[in-house]
Amino acid sequence: MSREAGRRSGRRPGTSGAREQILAAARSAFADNGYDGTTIRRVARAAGVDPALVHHYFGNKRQLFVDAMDLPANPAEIIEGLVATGDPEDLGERMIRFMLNVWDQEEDRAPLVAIVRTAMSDDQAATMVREFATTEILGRIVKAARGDNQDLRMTLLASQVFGLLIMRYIIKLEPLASAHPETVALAMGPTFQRYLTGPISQASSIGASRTERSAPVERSSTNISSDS
Amino acid sequence: MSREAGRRSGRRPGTSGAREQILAAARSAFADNGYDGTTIRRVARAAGVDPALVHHYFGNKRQLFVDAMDLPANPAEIIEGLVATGDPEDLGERMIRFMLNVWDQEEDRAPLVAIVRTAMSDDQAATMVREFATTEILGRIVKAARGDNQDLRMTLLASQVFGLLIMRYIIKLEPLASAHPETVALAMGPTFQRYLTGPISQASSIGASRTERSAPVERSSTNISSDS
DNA sequence: CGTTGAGTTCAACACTTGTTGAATTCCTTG
DNA sequence: CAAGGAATTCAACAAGTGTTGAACTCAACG
Repeated sequence: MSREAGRRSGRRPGTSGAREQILAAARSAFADNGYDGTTIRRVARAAGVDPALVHHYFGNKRQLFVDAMDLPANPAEIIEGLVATGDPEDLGERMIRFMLNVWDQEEDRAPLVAIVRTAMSDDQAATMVREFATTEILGRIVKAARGDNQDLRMTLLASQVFGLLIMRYIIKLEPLASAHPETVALAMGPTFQRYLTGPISQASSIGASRTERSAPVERSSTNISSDS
Repeated sequence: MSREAGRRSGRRPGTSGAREQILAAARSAFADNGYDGTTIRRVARAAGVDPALVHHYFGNKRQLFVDAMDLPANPAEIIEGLVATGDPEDLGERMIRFMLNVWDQEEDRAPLVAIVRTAMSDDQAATMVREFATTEILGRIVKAARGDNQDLRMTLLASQVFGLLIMRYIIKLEPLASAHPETVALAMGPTFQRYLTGPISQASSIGASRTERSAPVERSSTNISSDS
């Protein structure tokens, strides 16, 4: 990791692998601190090189992010495979097992966490994620599973996927963060499955719940302005 | 909104309400851009005042955030009321209706969105949210509902609450973002209810799913280093 | 061995940020 | 109307940022 750091200038002897070290440091930094929270100077220090070397290889910060986030696999293909494999009644649990299988490996998770963190940072980034998720990922899953209310099912599913991702890997709420993948698959599987193929527009809770119910809390319609 | 902007210096005539305008601009800015993405200069410009006035009133950026985020109600009390009101079999739907009732009002939602955005920005903020959510909010809900696996139920619930919050108000994925509250209550109610009081550790999917299943995807154990 | 080019560092620029102290204008109280 | 204090702005500082160009050192190739 650390060669002699005291050299004044010029090329270091031997094969340094500095480019890969910069990429690894960038992945880690973006995942931990988000895009804005990551400085090129800190990435460079973590990689043991000069900040200018980062620009030498990647041009600018945005390109460093793009190169560091380079996803190993095409999500579209993976989804096609998942959907085509087993019978649709198992798709929910299969999805969970697959996702945890990938994300429980830190080096595979880092790019995704970094992207999610960045997506939450401001409105513009959120829009990019919305469009990508809509067209590239979610549509394929739900289309392959059932017919009615596809769009709503898609977004319900997305909400639980995001919630799982955030709670397990970002907020790290225990015991979910350390739970065995199979525990999660069993606990969340029915939720995924119901969003995919179950009933979602009837009052189908466990006890016999009344369907109509008045709002239990009255809204306070106060406004902030103080101009009387 | 805009008084005469060309005055050179000194106090402006009349009651300006600048302090409230700064707070409103800060809430909006923190909600849209997160903590780091919000600059005091932009808040000041949106409020039509000089940046120094922000420091005059709030001292520093952190305190501006705290004052702007000042929540209108005590979450602990609200939860106690929700839990005590009806029978436990309805708690899931009641929670959803209540949350949407509050968050669908933009001025009530802004502080929460700002806090969530900030919580996602880096690890340190995530830790703060984790501790607050654990001790102040989630524990009370689940404790009042059922006995077994309380901690796991709590985090499962949190994942779906966060997912809903993020998808509806931050990523704004349609049709969930614009769906009628009752639609959401009916669609997500069973999920909430099952996490609260339903079975969560058995293979209880809709079709007869086999309980044990080998991993459907083989892990690629490649590492990043290129040193051959 | 000389040349060329890639790897690497140094030093600096232009910019933005949070923050501060002094100066100016108005309101309020006597 | 005089005085004190609050509201407001101006101008500046120190720190940190992404980025750039020049300089230096090594490896490879003829």
